[in-house]
Amino acid sequence: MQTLAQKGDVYNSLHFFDMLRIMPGKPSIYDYNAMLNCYLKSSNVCLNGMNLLQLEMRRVGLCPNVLTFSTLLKGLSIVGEARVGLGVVLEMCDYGFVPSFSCLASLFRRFLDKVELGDAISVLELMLGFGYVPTEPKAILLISSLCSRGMIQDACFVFFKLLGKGYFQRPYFYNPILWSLCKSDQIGGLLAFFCCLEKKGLVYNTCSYTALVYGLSKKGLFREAYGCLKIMEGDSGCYPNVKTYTTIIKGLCEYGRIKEALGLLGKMEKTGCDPDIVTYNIVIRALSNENMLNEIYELYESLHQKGLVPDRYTATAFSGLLKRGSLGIARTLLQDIFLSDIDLDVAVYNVYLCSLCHAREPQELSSLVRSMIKNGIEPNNITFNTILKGFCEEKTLDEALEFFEHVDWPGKRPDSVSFNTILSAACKMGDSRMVQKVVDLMDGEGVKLNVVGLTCLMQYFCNVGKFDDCLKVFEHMIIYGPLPSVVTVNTLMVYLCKNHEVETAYWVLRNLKRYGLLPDSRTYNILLRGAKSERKFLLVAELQRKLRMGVNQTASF
DNA sequence: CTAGGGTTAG
Repeated sequence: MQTLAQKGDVYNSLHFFDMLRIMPGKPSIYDYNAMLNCYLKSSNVCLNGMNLLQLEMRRVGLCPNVLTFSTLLKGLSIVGEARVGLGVVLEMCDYGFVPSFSCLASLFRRFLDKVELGDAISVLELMLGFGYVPTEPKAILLISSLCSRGMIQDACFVFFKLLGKGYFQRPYFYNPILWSLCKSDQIGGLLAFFCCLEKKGLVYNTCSYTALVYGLSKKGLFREAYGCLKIMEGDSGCYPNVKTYTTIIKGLCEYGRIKEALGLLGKMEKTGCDPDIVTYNIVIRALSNENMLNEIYELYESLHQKGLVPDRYTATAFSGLLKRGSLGIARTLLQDIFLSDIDLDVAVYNVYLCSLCHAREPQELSSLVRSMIKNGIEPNNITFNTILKGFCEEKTLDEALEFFEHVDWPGKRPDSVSFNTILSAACKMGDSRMVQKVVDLMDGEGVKLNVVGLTCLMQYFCNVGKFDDCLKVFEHMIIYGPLPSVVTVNTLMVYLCKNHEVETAYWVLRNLKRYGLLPDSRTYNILLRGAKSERKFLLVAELQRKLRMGVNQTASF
């Protein structure tokens, strides 16, 4: 019987097992355990075999002992059936046996490796119930995996569970939670969590404070962010570092407060916290978007003087210059990086391709794509969407469509940006035939028009004078979705102003909040222009007042 | 062992 089991022949082994029943008291649980043990030595052990054995054990009415369970768990671990293993552990507990630390720890590890986090939490709870403590790296891994998958609630649950047992009070455990709360825009949750840590007397480190600075900057709450910086610079023992300053500089750039960002950059240099290439790249990107050439030159110079070397992110930081028409400068700077020996990647090539498109050199596009492939860099959908855009601007839309339909899309299929690129071109040109073609194409591919595509259509209807249809699209979006974006709203505003309906536009503006929409400064400026040209001075004054107050007064937390 | 950066469409 054991020989057969060892060979993996469960079926025939069980046959002999059954034959033992002619002897009193046989087969016993010891025979069963021995057979199971032999089976695990077989080279073709599998879940099915173990299932068969278990069924047989139940059929002949054997009551498992602790060895039965541990052998079974060993087998399940061999075949990698962690979830079945968890079931066996639970059954084992029902029988009153205590699973060993190593058995639970190994299950825990397995679930972490397979990113089956719910099961990992179940195992952790079992472990804590038996007084077992997971290793520190694995506990951190669980919390950070939960966070990176957006399961912040579960991460908190795990953290407080461990904290309640008196384990793991160091920042490495809760910093991932702080950061993911910030990244998912839960500033209220962040502050609540901070208060909670404070009450429990836990000690932060610089990374924890930086999370707070990040969350506040992201919301535009710079006064509060500076306050946090002050506390850090005081006697917190967590002096701000390059990452802290860079975080706030990034926030300032995103809110268009570039002067302030430059000021902070200067402060870093003065206080001996030297900015690194990441800091510079962020500022260069913001300057590029504003086409602030002199400042870019200055920064570019000073980073070289500091011995810093531009990298792939520096190259992509120049992309704003392309949009703002500083083509020659952008190409010089890009070429400078292209000819250096830094590692390039697909994003850098894509920006370079974009510069070729703007330079109206479509014949060079394919040779650049060939050279990127030769250098081992795979083009992605962005690569081809960039080329498609170039075609739309340079050639006829039929030729662009030809490219669209015959190119071997890297993502196996064009994405919504691909469709919108060509749809947008057709809409701008008022090319009804092409608009219809693209809409049909999307229909055939089962791709729904998204907010960008629908905004294009609104523009199209305005272009061809079908104003009612433009409004209908907007209404449709309000009622059925997708929710219009601020660009959609601005498109509508432009249309209303063009149509001498500034008062209506203002009415829409005041009602935006009811639909969950927010205007931006461009919305106000569009209206302001419209009101001025219609000589509606009361409205002009009103709009100017609102602009001065700040368009959307930052909600306080 | 936790933290800061980029490219396509409206």
